[in-house]
Amino acid sequence: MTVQSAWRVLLPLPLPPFNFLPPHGTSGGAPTPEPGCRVVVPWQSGVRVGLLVGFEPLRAGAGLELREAVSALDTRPFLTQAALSVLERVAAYTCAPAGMVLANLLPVGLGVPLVHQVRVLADIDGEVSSAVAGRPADASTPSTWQDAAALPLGRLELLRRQGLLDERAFVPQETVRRLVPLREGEGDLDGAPRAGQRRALAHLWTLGTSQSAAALARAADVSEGAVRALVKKGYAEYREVAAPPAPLTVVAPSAASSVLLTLSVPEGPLLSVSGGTRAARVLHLLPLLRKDLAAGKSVLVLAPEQTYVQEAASLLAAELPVHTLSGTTADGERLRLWERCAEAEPFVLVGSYLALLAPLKLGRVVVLEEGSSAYKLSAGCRIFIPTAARFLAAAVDVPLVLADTLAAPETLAATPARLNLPTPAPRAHIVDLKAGGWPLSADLVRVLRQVEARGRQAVLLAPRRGFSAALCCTDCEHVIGCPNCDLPLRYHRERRALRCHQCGFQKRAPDLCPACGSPGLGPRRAAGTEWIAAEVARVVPKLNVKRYDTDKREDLSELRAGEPGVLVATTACLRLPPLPNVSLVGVTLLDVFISLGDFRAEEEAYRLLLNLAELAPGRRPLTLVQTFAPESPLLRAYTEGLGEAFAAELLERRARFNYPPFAALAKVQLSAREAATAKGAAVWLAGALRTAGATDDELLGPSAAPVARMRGRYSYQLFLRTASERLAERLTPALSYRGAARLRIDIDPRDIAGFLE
DNA sequence: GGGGGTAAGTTG
DNA sequence: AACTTACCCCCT
Repeated sequence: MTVQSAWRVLLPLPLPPFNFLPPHGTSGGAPTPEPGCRVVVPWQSGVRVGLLVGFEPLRAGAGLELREAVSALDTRPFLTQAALSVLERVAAYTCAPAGMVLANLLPVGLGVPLVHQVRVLADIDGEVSSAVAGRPADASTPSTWQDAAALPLGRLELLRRQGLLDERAFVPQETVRRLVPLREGEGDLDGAPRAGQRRALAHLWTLGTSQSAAALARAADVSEGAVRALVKKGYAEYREVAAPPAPLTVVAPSAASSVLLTLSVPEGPLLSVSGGTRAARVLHLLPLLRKDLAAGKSVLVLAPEQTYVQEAASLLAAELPVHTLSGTTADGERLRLWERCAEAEPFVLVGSYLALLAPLKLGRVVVLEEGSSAYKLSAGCRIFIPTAARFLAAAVDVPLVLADTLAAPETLAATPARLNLPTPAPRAHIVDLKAGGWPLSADLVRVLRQVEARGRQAVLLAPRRGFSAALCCTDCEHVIGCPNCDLPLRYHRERRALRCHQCGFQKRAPDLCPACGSPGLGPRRAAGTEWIAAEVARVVPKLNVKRYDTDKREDLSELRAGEPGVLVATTACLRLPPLPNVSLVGVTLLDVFISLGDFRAEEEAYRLLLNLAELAPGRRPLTLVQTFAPESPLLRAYTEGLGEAFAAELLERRARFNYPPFAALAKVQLSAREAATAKGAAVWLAGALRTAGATDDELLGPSAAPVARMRGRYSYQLFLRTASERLAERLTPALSYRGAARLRIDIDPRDIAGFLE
């Protein structure tokens, strides 16, 4: 009896890998695919594409309950061994099912359209066969291949279970309709009047195919009628031909940069690049990347957002072969790019997190803007991409580069080689809002008037979109809240609307207070872009005021052309190309960016201030920051240009408070429609965690989530903070929780609201 | 008895 | 995640 192995197959679903028997044709025909290949497996009443991640030996006679895989889609692995190990490590690290990690991180190849065909094998039950094939049963030959969808409902499952079904699946070749030549010109193309037809036919023969009659007419410089005549006379015809591979987008190199590359770059398995500008940090990597490519190795460069992907790609494209992969890359191009990775010519792949598993022959991994919270996946496995990049670099044993204006304490703790680029001290002015003057302080109004008088530009950062944080009754102080969330509805005056920025609920702003019927409803608390734009228009009426946020992305071409004006925006403006004439950057309320209660909030606010300056590169604009807490260390570090000292201080503080990377942190959230259900589950789980060994030092909570109810669900949360190597053990009871509440685990959470004392 | 909704269980 | 089954409410 032969001992065979089952295929361990991962599907892009929140599930662990499943075992399948190899397809029954395999023993004689197709070779066993390697791990990393895509395979087609039966799934529910159809088939799905999954990833072969390994094999599981089966004892003789075992595995009879397993189903057979249908086929392998690849002959060469679609993912590298390193990528497979990253999947595995991320799954273990985030406590997420591996299939979820696959769904989050593999942006191509598993959703391909499949043709699924079946035929009924020579069988014992004539009725079944005839019902399927639509002809009398033949005991010796299988029925012909037909689309699985043609089977009556439920029949496929039945036949599968009886082992009477042959299945195959393949990716249909994409075709396009093209004009092709059929034969050489003959007598009926002679003569002057038919010169155009002759020319068109000759041209078509040299081209091979043409997209359309119009395209050929244009190319051969003849009338469309001439081409149509060729088709009519049988010299050419339209035919379905294999579609050409999607062309790869060419990255336009950016114009020569003024950045001076003065510092030499240290080498090491881990390199931290800090200070300078975004462009300077990228350009300083050129010598390293050049060397990698010369050695025949490709480089993966990750950026947290689409615009930074484009920016970095353009900077590098001036000297190196570069491709990009991000959310905007079309499916066809992603697939083509994936194939390209394995080809001989090394290149630099600049991409968002979607590029993480690209099957490059890697020589180095670079993470730009390593501290960006955009790297934290907000759903699914919630991995922080720089962490996954660290796993990748370790798996292929290549150097890792982490760059940001302020190095992350996590990076510094790992004692990297360092490249700290000079950052000119900013011209900064801090305004203490405790003295009044909000939303626009007297100082801000004064400098805005200077901007107006000198015909310059200003950028004002607002803490949110809309008019105000809430609509409030002046008589009874009632704040109109969201029916689904414990949050005030944001007031949008322009649209006379109240909106929840969390769940999307929206209604018309009422005229009277819903609580007391008073007509005294008014905007309250922090101003949004709408309010600030209105104030700015009032105090500097001659300036062109533009708004830029999710609600209103105004056309900025006048500002881009250098015309005087003010841009009032949310942090969405950080993704804009720089404006040419900015002399003032104003932060109308820094506090909302710090007081989120996260232990990383200060460093993120520091990065925000430095990133704002990138809207006016090389100009050293005045940065005016309005705040209720002007004495904060981050503002001192910022105004005095002490980034390095600040980074060291942050690291020291992490050590003192036993925070990451000196301890591992996990948030366990329990939510339910009923508050009591969520609370009960959280209390029970806290008990279970303590019983399993969690000490009072390690376990914090349970407590209600900072926003107790969201989207109609109440949440309670627990935090575990413990030595990294002990976290998995401490979390064990949470992993086996089966109860009425929904449980979510977030490893290394970045929104731990109000936690650090 | 069944439409319409939600909750719970299963998928190999 | 996608899908099936179980269950409840309400209505004819």
